[in-house]
Amino acid sequence: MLNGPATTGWREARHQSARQAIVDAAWELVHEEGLAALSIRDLAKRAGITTPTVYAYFESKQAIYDAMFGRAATEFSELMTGPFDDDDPARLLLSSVRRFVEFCMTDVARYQLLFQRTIPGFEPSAESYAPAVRALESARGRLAHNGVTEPRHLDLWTALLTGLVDQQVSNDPGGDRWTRLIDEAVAMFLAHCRPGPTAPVGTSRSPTRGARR
Amino acid sequence: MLNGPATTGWREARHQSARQAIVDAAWELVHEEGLAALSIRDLAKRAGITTPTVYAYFESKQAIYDAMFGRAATEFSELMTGPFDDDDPARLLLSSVRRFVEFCMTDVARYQLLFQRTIPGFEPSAESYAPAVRALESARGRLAHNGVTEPRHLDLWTALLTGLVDQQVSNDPGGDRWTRLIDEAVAMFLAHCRPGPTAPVGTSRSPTRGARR
DNA sequence: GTCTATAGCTGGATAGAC
DNA sequence: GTCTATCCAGCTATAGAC
Repeated sequence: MLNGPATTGWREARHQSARQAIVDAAWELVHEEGLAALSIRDLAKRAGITTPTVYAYFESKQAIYDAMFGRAATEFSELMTGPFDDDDPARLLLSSVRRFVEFCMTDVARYQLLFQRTIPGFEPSAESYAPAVRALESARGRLAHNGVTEPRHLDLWTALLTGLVDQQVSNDPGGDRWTRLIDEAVAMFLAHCRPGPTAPVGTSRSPTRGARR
Repeated sequence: MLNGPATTGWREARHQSARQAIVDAAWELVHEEGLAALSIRDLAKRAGITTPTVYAYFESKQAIYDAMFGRAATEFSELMTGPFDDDDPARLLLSSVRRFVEFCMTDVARYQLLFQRTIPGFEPSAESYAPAVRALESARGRLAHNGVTEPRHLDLWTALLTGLVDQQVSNDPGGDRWTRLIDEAVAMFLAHCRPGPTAPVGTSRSPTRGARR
């Protein structure tokens, strides 16, 4: 704790605080106007400063998106790695899914920024992305506690969950036409992936193409 | 065939032909630059005309997107309602999924326009949207031939498929990390939704909340 | 219908005084 | 760090001659 970036002087603290205030304003605007509609002018106005001042804290618009991504990823990670007051692995898994879906549905813009690639040239930096990886690791752990350890089943898992969320936000925003299928979807998944019946015999291996990694 | 909009005079035919040429150019550009990057200037240049001429054929930029959507939806409908040379319902269903995924993966921009809502203020007109409904109906029929008739299972089906495609295009473009899970996903789905075992006993009904529609 | 020319606006980003 | 003032680029859409 003695060296490293921890020794934040007063100025550095002020600086970070001002940055946070700008990111606050950015999220406000995005919630009102949509993720793609963010402009530096509007952002400055909302934050009570002027355009050049924004550039005193952020190198470019992309840097602002990156800071927004970082906050969203941190929120996501803290939510998904936080404690679950349940001992049964299956129920715990279900709780985690409900948290995930709730997280996505309560803030669609945040969902779009985190999980869809909708901003033209934007790619999150490694630092901003790191928390999201931690959240995925926690999901892997919860699946393992349910006897699901195959890597491809983790992929099937993410596809199933994002598919439910995606259909919900795209085709029934504010409703529950897909979210109410959560329990059934998880049951279907576990019934298929749990160890008991091992891999179904390869009925349709892709022809041609030699070894691939 | 005598009345209605069918009696296309020579001029009307020319007009439609010119419109198609503009939509051609629009798709070319979108494939190169991305869906959101389409601009009327570039479009005119690509089509070998000038900006005002574009407006002689389309009322606005949104109208161009709508025409693009209409073509995409028609392609989608014709592909999915076309003949499948297979008698076994399960294999036919699998073929349809492969067609669907292939359709999405071979043209990501088309997929985004059709299935994601990524253009700011754009909503397809009813006419442009109609073919997509037909395609969904055909999917319902194929599921019914596999004994899957519950409406909520159709929703689960669309969630599963779009989830696979979405993860594939978002996290492994050009690869097959999720598309290779298609067979397994369909097997999982059918095992769960086929009539045999009726609805699993409600293990986790949501507490509180009285009757809801 | 097609052009030249341009209106009218909004965007990201910067110069330079303080 | 914060401001005023502005540059410059891009956009959609239109006016008006031909």
